[in-house]
This record gives sequence, C-alpha cells and structure tokens, in this order.
Amino acid sequence: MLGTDKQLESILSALEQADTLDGMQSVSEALRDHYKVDHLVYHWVDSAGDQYGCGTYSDAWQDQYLSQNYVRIDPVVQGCYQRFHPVDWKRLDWSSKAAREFLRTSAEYGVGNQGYSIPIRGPNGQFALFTVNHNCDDAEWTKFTEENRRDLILIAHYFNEKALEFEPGRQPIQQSSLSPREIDAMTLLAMGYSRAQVANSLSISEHTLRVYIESARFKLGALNTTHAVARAMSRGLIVV
Amino acid sequence: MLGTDKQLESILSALEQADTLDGMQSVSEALRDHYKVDHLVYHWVDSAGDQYGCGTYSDAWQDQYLSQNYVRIDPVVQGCYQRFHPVDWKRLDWSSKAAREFLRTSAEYGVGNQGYSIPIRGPNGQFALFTVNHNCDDAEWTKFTEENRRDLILIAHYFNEKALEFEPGRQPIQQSSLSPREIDAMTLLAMGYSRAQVANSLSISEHTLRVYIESARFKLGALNTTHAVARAMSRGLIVV
DNA sequence: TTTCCACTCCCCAGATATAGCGAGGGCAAC
DNA sequence: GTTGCCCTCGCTATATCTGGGGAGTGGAAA
Repeated sequence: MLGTDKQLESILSALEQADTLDGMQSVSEALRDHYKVDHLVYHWVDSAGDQYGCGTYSDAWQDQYLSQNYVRIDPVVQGCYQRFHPVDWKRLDWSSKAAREFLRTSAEYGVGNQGYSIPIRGPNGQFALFTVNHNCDDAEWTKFTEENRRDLILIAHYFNEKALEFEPGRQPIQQSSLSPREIDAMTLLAMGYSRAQVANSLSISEHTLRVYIESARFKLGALNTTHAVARAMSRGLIVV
Repeated sequence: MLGTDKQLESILSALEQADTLDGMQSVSEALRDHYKVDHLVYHWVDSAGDQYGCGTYSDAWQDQYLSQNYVRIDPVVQGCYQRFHPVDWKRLDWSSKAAREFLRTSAEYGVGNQGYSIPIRGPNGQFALFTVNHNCDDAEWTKFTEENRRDLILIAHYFNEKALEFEPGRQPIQQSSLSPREIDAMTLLAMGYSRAQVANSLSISEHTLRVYIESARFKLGALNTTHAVARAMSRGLIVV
C-alpha cells in the first residue's frame, strides 16, 4: 500500500517531477520492475484517433496497434469506455472474431494473457487507460490485482494528471461553453429530434433555433450539426 | 495513508458494502469524524440539473442549494468541471458578484471557509464532486490537504463507484455491434465530414455509404444520422 | 453608461440528407 | 446449400438543413 513502501514513494515522486513524456516512460519502467509485471502502460485515447501513451509495450506492438487502428476493436478500450471501475481483462467481451484475432496478435508481440485496466476521464471528454499486463495464471493475477487495486487507481490518476499537463490547449480553460439554449438545442438534436421538433419542444421558431445551432457550431468549431453534437458530447457539454 | 490506518480501513470497508444512499451518508459522517473536519460531501452533478449527493452539509443548505439552482454559479462546480486534479477552493475564481454572494450565503448555513474538491468523471459524461470542507486558517488547511490528498482521491473514487452502482440504467451495457464499415461511416460523420466526403474517404460511392448509415441507424434505433452518431458515441462504439 | 452577449424573430435560395425502389457477389455459419 | 450478413453499386423525388442577409429586446459586466 502507498505510504508503507519507500521504493514506490520515490517512484511516484519521480513521476510528479517528470516534465517530459520520456520521464513518464522511465517511471512506467520503474513501476513495472517494482511490481514485477510484464507491462505497464498509460494510453491516451484521443479524438480523431490521435492517441498516444507511454509504457513498456514493445515499439513494434505500438506501431502495429496504431497502424492497424486497433483502438476500434480493442475490447479493453471498448469495455473501459463504458465503465468507471477498474476491470480485469477476463471480464471483458472477447467473443467477437476480431477481438480473438486481436488477442492472438497481441500475444505474438509479447503482451501477456492477464490484464487489468483502469479508465480515466478528464475535462472535455478526455479519456485514457492505465493498464497493467502480465503472464501468469488466474489465481496469481487475482491476488495481485486485489492487493494493488488502490495503488493502481492512484497511479493511474497521477499519470493522467501528468499527461494533461503536457497536453497543450488543455490547460487554458476554454470558456467556450455553450449557452443554456444552445445546450438545449444540442441535447434535443442528439436525441434524434428534427429541427422542427426541437423548435417545437423549446417553444421557439425554427429560425431562432437555427441561430442557436449555428452559434453552437461556431463555438465548437464544428463543420455541421452532426459534428457539433459529437463535439458537445465528447466534451461532456451534453449528456444523452 | 491508506494501509496504515485501521480505522480508515474499516470505514472504507463499510463504504464498499453500503447498499443504499443512507449507507453512504453514514460513511461520510464517519469519515468527517475521522478526519476531524466540518464537512465531507459527495455531490453528483447531472447536466439536466438533476443532482443528488450525500454528505454532512445541513439539510437547510442542501435545500437552499437546490432551490436556488446554485449549481449554475457555484465556482467549485464550475472550476472542477474544467479540471482534472483536486483543487483548493482558494484557487478558484470568486471574483464575480454572484460567486461572492454565494460564498457569503453558504457561510450562513455553516459551510466552512476552507474547501478541497475532487472532480470525478464516469461514463457517458457523468460528473461528480467530492468535497472536504472546514473552518481553519490557510496554513492548517494546506497541511491537511497535502497530507491527505491521496486518501481523498481514493475515497472520492470509491464514493463515485458506489453512486454509479445505485444509478439505474448505467449498468446495462448492451452491445449491438456495428460492422467495420458502419463504424467507419459513423466515425467520419462524427468528425464532421459530409456524406460526399465520407464516401470519398472510404473510396466507396455515396449510395453505398448511405446503406451503411441506414443500417447503422436501424441497429442503433436512431431516428436520423445525428441521432445515430450520438448513440454510437454514448455506447462507446466509436471514439471521437 | 456603454458595450457586450443571450435570446427572439423574419425571408430566401442552394446544398445536402432522407426515403423509396432494386441488384449482385462474397463469406461464414447452421 | 440455404440462410443471413456484409460489401458494393444504381436512380429519383421530396424533406431538411445550411448559409447569406437584417433587427429588436433585455440583462450583466466593464
């Protein structure tokens, strides 16, 4: 547990003082050695498929993952996106053919059979994963995750805190939040209403509604209504 | 620190076994006594304005907060919504007239002058706050928050985990999967491309694309394209 | 006080999406 | 070897959305 482990303390101090991605990389390697696991990875899953991370997976696997756009079929990402609590890979849905194929390929690149991933969310819909990976039997893995669950949650938190520090454009608190009416409009559009229906629901003319949509589109830097709704959702401005 | 404190351990065990909001309420009272602070509050902030929570603020203050819709002006909520890391209330922006008025009123209801709040985010844009509040001088408060920062992050995490358990409709994760092409289509639409652009990107005719969109709409039970994209996003089928 | 911003309303034309038909090849599972 | 799903292509007409203008109110901040 934290506080009872001098070595872990010093590693976390190093993380807090890291000021580059390389620094985080070193910390993940140190943590991997500390916990005696095969891999330890922080993975930022960003919009538009831009994603980065740091960790101990091989470069070859990272390249493969990105080039094959595995994020779209990775059950770990899919599963964590729906959850709040950390999840053991065994509890995910590996039934689809693509998922099994993905698993098989990952093993070829040195990814272990056991995994434990923690979803992390930041402002504006930011989403990331913190994963510990190992090769061992179920009993051993269960013991490990139960013993270290709390540590891992905290470490995940600290990794994300660092990653957000590095990310430009995240810190300047973009105050381009939507007005109440704009949020109403975006919300109802996301619920599938047509403009006429939305206007009716809000008891305003369709013309007025259009101004809100355009205004929201402008604020969100969106190219069209669908884009605006998508951005509003991913930034957590509306909930559907 | 966790793991070095038997009393805190037992309180957290009680939290893990809580199965009602009242149970969480009791835990927050126990934690307040444990940390010897004035208040300790978990506050679920829903976009629709539906909000609930549990904690040790007086009923009168909670009623006042809800009836006055303070969530819209509360600098703690506003500030935490843009941040990832825990934040001391002193670092928030209290400059607006509404904020100062709010602060003055809160003091009348027994809210202390010092506060430390942790933002928490779950799937589908869920957002909550975990706050510790006290009446003391700055030095004492800084010492307290620095010493207990890690504990508080973890406790916040556990509170939210419980709250999500209680929330109906959050658990059922239905996986109606889209085909790869449908996911491509939905993703590109969410990125703001028009149908013509999407068709071009995928190197297919616009007619074919339309079939995918319709098929995805059908699978998602969506009324139109925007709705389909919104549903695909909130179900984590596409990552934008 | 003035300046900003949110909110409300109006017209019109062109671009885009939706809805209705239908058709064939490939691949996998039952 | 039939059934079902995925991928691909076509046409046409109507509904809806987008983009270009302009205009007035009220409230809150500088």
